[in-house]
Amino acid sequence: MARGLRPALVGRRVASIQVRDVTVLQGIDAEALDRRARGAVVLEVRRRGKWVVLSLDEPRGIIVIQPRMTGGFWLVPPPHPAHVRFTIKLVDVSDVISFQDPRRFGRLAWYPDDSAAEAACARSLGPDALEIALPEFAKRLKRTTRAIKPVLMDQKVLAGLGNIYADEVLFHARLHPSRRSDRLRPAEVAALHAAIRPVLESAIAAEGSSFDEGYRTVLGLEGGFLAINAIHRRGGKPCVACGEPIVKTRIAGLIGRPTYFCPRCQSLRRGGGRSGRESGDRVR
DNA sequence: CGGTTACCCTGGATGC
DNA sequence: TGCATCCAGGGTAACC
Repeated sequence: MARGLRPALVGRRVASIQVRDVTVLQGIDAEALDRRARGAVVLEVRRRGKWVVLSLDEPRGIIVIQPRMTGGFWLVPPPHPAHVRFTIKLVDVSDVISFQDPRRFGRLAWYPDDSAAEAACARSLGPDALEIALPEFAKRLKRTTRAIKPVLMDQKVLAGLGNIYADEVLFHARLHPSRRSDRLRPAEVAALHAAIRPVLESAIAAEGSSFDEGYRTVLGLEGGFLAINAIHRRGGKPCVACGEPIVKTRIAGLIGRPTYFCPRCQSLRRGGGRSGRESGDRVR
């Protein structure tokens, strides 16, 4: 999302931000946001975990957007798509950047400067999933007795993995999602850590995960990851490693969120999960 | 305090 | 056809 926005936003001057649904705003009202942003140059578009961070030139502040489940940006000329919560208009650019969010879970917050934004992010987010080193990762998994899947999805533990990519990472590490986080053996923790980067990089290369009418890229294209992934949303289909039917379930600590795993490769029993593949297989 | 659950929302698919 | 139910990318707050 940040990559898609970057060429459209960086170096441009904001003409206005129009908020159509004030429930998207957190800690600032629509008038104040527009007043702050109007005339500001966008210096940088970055991400912090799954959040998008826009920095405006001094002293206009920092905008942090949480897309959550169904939020996304559209770089399109009018007319706007449905469910637009706010729009960003740029000076000398006819296209409008729209933030669309059917379920209205998404949020936009504003902070006066980098340190305030960083402090706010740090309150909710741990180290980035693509940056955390193995020792720190291991230390954080040791701190809790929860099941490993909700731990991987806990943005305070590490930032960047959601329901889809947690399932993929666990599959590639051959770990059952209900294994207790603090009881993973060092080799298992290392396998989990090693799986994160290839899963996320292949997902990014595929432009993310689209299904139904949900997520699209900034240009309105479907992300292709769910056509090439291994486990998530593949219930009943044969495991790519061993052929066993993939199980869809819901696990403790994640009420309401579906979990997919291979009961043979990701066995709860000690010593399970040896058939079919060697560790070090490529992500696919 | 740590872990679990309820809740926030809506459109589309499915079932009766 | 119409109504009810289920489902989904995430995060927070309240509860036990």
